[in-house]
Amino acid sequence: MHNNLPDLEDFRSRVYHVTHCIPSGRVCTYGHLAYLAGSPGAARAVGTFMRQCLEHDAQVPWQRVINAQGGISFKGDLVRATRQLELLQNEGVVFHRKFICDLETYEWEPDEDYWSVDFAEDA
DNA sequence: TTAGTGACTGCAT
DNA sequence: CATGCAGCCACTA
Repeated sequence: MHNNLPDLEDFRSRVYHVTHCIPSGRVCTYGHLAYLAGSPGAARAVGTFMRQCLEHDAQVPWQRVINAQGGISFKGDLVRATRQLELLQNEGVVFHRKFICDLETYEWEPDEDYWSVDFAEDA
């Protein structure tokens, strides 16, 4: 990655930064987040990092990160998934099917400010 | 350095 | 529509 933001040296810092850009009431998929963070294909790694954020009690809107099907992933932890569901519902996200929301409606896309930073140093 | 693991994904059954 | 599976990336032992 080539940009001048302060926290973007390693993968975790980049993901951490992008995650904070997701506004309340919106969501982002693991794959999309990995792409935005400059590591396309690292969807699984993003999930791993989100889990670590919870374990370390980091201040991150981890609940806004879901899978490419618009669903909440709850590998081995239905409790966490339920908490995630409630947090998102409190933000206004509607789940039409159990643990599934409409990505067309809620998926977040970064604005032009986000991209202008990356291009600033590249050019 | 190598091998194993996982909050993932997309395609094939 | 539900499973299965191989590919992928970052991390860890």
